[in-house]
Amino acid sequence: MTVMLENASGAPRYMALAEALRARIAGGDPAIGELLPTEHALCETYGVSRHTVREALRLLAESGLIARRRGAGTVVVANQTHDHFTQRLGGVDDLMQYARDAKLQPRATRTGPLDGAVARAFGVAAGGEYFHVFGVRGRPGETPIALTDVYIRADIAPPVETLVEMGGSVTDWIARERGVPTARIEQSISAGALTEREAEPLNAEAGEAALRTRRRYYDKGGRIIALSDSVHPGERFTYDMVLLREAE
Amino acid sequence: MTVMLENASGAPRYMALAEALRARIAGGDPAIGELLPTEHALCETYGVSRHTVREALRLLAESGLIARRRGAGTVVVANQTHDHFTQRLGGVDDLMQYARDAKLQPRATRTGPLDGAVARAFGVAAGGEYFHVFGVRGRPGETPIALTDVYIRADIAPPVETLVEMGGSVTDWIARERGVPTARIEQSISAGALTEREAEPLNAEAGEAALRTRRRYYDKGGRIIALSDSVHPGERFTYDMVLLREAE
DNA sequence: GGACTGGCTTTGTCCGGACATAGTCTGCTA
DNA sequence: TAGCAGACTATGTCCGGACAAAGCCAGTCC
Repeated sequence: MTVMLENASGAPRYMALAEALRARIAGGDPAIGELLPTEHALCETYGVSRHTVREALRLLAESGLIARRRGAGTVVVANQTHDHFTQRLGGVDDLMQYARDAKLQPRATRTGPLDGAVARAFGVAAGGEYFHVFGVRGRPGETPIALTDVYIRADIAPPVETLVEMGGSVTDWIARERGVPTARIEQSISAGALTEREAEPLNAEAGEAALRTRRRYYDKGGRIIALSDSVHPGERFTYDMVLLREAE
Repeated sequence: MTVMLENASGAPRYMALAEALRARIAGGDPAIGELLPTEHALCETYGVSRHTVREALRLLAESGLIARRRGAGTVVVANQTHDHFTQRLGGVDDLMQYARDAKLQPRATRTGPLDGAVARAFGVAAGGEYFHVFGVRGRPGETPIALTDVYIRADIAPPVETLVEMGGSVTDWIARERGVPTARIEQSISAGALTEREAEPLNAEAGEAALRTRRRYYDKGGRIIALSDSVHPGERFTYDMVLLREAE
């Protein structure tokens, strides 16, 4: 039983097929979790070559509608595409785009388990071994832009000397030297007033509005790579981001 | 002249070829802006079929290293891949994840050209016809979470009645009803103190820390779809985002 | 019953070829 | 010299086939 593909707009066959399958999936014919017909079956049904079918399925896979496993078949994993936007980052650590030379200047370091209060603030389990760095960010000699607390998983943390003269970001270093790339970042941004303890090293006044960012970096397996907490006085900083809609 | 592909790790040929080309590009052999050899030439050079070459080039194109134009050839557009992370959003307008029922409640609307001061604040050209909505966000009857100014391009703006009862976001509505999807969002986040004028409708105190977000929505052609400016009292709001590393 | 083996299914990789379509460039013409 | 036509080039689309590798399942053996 061969089904004709709509081809009025002169679209390539593989696109027309992808659209037809997308419509079927949206309609729930192969529901989420169910299998799509095999490539061979689709060839026969729509009267096209396997190459064309694979091209169409590739489009759907890129859209995140289906997942394919050799030997097991093609399963529907989503009903419809949701918008997803991409953010390109030079260095992962610098979600905040500091000037190139606004390095982290460590003021104190310590290695040990995660404090209960700190763990609660980050929403992670206490304990574990972390390399804790407290420091300021900014050009040496000038008024700093931020106060930063970083907790790096001890077994992959860089030595202190390296940290001081590190060019790029800590997570970039870990990806490069330890072979543990960051796969996921969770970031929370909020506004709050500067406390007195924070105001002094920042050369600002207590009560002034400040931007607080808390970030959790995870590896592919969901293990924590690092945690960071920063405070930026409001006037010295804006966080700019560009989000691009993904093709398809 | 046939070049052997390293295949020690048992990787497929097209991946090995992609890696070889990636290395060449990183080394600057075909520099940025220059053309890669044609598919046919690569077939001969590496002794593989055109299908394999195209598969390899597809990988590089997905990584953003090369751009391909039918008839014109394959040009190198980047030296190396930079990390890029994706952010999935249900509704585009809600980069800020409000509760479902925290709708925008318009307080005042007006249509006209963009004011000079407003245009400067957003960093866009003054003039043009915009539908301006000022309102609060929050559950009706409760303390609002934010003050919002939205400027929607007049020719694609929804009618006021629609806006009031709109379920999703404005940009979603524009994408659906006007056929103009958002392709790019630029967002600036900063912290600042609440002014007296802002404090009153928010039921807060002047001087309190607040999160300010300014967003510009663009369509595919770079035309402005909408501009928005919001103020959230710090204690009532945190902006959480999850960034996932893209495959490859 | 549990573990292993082997066969079948299904997607992945790779080859060959053919024509379509868009871009580029040359050379002719007005 | 400016502009157009046509040849040529390079990528896009589409077909056919073949074997490899991974997953699934039933049947067998201990």
